[in-house]
Amino acid sequence: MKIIFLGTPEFAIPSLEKLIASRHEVIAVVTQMDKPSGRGNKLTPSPVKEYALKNKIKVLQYEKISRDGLEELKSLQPDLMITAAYGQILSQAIIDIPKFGIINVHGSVLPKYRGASPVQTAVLNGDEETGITIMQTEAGLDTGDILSVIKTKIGENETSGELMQRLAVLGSDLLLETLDKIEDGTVTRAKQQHADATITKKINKDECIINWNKSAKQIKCLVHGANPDPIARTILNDTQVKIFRAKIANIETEETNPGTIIAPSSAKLGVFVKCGQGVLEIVEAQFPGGKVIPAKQLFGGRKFAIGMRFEPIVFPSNMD
RNA sequence: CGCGGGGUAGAGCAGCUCGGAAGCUCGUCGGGCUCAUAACCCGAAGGUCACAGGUUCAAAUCCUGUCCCCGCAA
Repeated sequence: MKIIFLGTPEFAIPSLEKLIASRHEVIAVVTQMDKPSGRGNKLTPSPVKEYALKNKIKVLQYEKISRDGLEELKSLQPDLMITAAYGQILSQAIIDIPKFGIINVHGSVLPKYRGASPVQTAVLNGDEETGITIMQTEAGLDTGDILSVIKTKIGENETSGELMQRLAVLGSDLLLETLDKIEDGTVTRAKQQHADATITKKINKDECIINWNKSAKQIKCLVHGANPDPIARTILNDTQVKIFRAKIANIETEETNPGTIIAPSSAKLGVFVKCGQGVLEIVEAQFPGGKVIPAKQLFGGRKFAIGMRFEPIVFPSNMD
């Protein structure tokens, strides 16, 4: 089949990679515009764009695809279009272009977690299982018929980034299988149970500030769910500390103030913090200007010390 | 030229304001204590102080340039 692939971040790469390697023909890749980002606000191409260029695939970028891309996409006469975290809503006119319509690779088991951040939300909520759904795109937000699904367990200490990478690979295999079925007409289509649908929105930074009054488990989920972006953070002596990884520590303490760094028996064992309920071990952390490092090394560096206390609650968004 | 912090032993940091012997915590190695230990005690190894110039009797420290890393904002 002649396929146009629409995607933007890393998540889309495995699917694009397998499509290129397959018997199908990727005639063009559509991705979001290069955006100024990072230090110096340099114009940065999306991961998908870089990958496509490396593989000599035509790259198309539209400010608004439904407005600017219609004629060009039509002229390419694709049999099918595939989206994987593209990042723009597609109009019916776009959906009508390919003979087989558009199919989408989505990072959850629909109808659960429609929308922008299905993977992060699954980790954030401490779900045990999630997956990938391949669906037929409709005009609504992730509302189309389900073509295929694959499920996977979420690891105890798996971050959003790691899970996303895993799902991207699982999704790419499922995508190829699904394409075969579309071609030979054996694909099945199941309506979504719209009543069970939930919508996810992007996680904002304020939600990522750790409230140490919460339980160790809740905080662990926040830390992993917010990794690699936007990253959970807390305040220590007026300095923002990013927490990249954490584990639930199965230890007792007499300390009662949430946010306090405690010593179970030796500082060398790690950085343990009393939470509203239970104790959390900080595994990886980062101070401004520094790199991400194993938290226990921050003891020697005079950053952490037994008895220090993280600000238990900070809500900048609620401060006047 | 968006704003800012930083590069000192294997790791994390102090020292720089006000130039004048290279320090701290951890790790590593050796020894001791101990039923034992991740605990404690003693000792040792390990550094072109990012790079290149400049000022000076003397530079990690002051000045200039270069490279690299990171935080914020978008």
